[in-house]
Amino acid sequence: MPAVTEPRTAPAGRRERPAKPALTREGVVATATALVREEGAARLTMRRLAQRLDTGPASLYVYVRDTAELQAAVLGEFLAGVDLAPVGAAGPWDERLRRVLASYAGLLHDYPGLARVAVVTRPSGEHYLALIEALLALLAEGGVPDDRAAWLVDLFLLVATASAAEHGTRAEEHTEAAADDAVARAVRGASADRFPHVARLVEDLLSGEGPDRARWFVDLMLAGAAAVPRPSPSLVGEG
Amino acid sequence: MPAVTEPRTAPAGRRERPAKPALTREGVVATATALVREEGAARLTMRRLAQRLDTGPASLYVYVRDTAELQAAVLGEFLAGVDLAPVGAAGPWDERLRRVLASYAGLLHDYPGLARVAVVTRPSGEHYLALIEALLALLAEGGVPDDRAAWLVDLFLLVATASAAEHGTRAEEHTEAAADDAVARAVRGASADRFPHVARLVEDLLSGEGPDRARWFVDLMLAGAAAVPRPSPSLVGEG
DNA sequence: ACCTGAACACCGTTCAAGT
DNA sequence: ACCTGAACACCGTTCAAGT
Repeated sequence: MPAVTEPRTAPAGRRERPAKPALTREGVVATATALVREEGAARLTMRRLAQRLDTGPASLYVYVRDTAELQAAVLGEFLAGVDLAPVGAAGPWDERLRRVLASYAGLLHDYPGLARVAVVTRPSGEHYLALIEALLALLAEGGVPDDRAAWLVDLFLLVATASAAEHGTRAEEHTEAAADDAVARAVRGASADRFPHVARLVEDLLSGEGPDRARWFVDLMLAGAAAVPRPSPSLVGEG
Repeated sequence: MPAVTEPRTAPAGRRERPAKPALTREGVVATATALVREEGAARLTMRRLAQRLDTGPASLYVYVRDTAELQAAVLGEFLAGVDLAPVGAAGPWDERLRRVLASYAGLLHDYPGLARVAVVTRPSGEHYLALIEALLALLAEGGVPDDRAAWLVDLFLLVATASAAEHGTRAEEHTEAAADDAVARAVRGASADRFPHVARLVEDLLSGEGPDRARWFVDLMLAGAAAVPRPSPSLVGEG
């Protein structure tokens, strides 16, 4: 073991670490985003983030209100990765819409912890607005009435997010199918007397999670939105 | 302050507390369910549950694998509260279906923490099977093809669960609308140049979370499922 | 005025040791 | 064989005290 030639911290009073950069909100969020990218959302904690930034956790509270706000910011940062190119591309509008949604879903699929956050926390930042704008533009192009389009976008994102959260969690657990097995066992073992429909449809109930199902969901929502008007025009004026 | 006449624990070697009941899996789950009912799902922790049961947290691991399994069990217990009476009642099948779904949604609305658990964890136990069975029975009555019904049930529960989790979380936070304000502010402040559709649809985007929206979602899914067949019959045999 | 060390009040899970 | 005390390795957030 060679002797340590330099102490961990610089000589005495003043320290000159490798340029411990001054903290800013942007820096904090950027480091948090990197942390999630490298280690997953479950590892994004105030304490671990502080460690990366070479401070104590208390210092972070100067830049973010709490964990929820931090997660919203990271989520917003990640949405930069959604491919919005299909909006301006050639081809049928609904096919391009499916591509945008698939890009969003794929992102959350790769970061299941983030999907879990997204179920509960709205992303902050402009990328989220850009995503909504993109979906609204495509729906407008497809002639979906404005009021339905607004709610439909919500439904699209809700379904994509929740699917990713649900599936991602199962995929992470134990040996990939262990937790699912609990449901699978229950469904497969369902008494045909008491649960005849379940027993008859076992395979259909357990199939899916694949892209087939996601695509069917989108098709269904599009067809449904085209067919069903929004509830009574409401008596509320334009406020 | 009167002197304590009896020590907390009985005299010496043998203790005879108020019948500390022998632990069983059922007892643990029942106490956990009561805890959630009284204090909310966020307070369901191994340590707090152990305290209620008058033991140490380590002892619980004899009866449940981990926190996730415990939550699944509690969730399953709660599903006993879903009103399945509409299944056998009179009236149009789709109206009865809406009532069952509304009962499920209402339950999760009252326990937002539980909704958050449900997004990620499948309930264990028979009540969950009973709920699926009920929905499948109603869809069969409505003539929805089997394969679509199976996936549709998943979608129904996904949407109801995720809506409750999302809305419930926002409702819990700060002063009811604080977190929502972050989105609302972003949407309202959206530059009309860069996000024209968002700017035009502000009010529609922010409206909802009400029962109107939930009902529109259900109508949309029903109409969609009636209109869109499941993807190609698939080349896979019956395994 | 701005930042943060240290403390407060918690977590889930494991395992060696007891009965 | 069954149960559990004590420990390990963590959390988020606050606030008095420092610069």
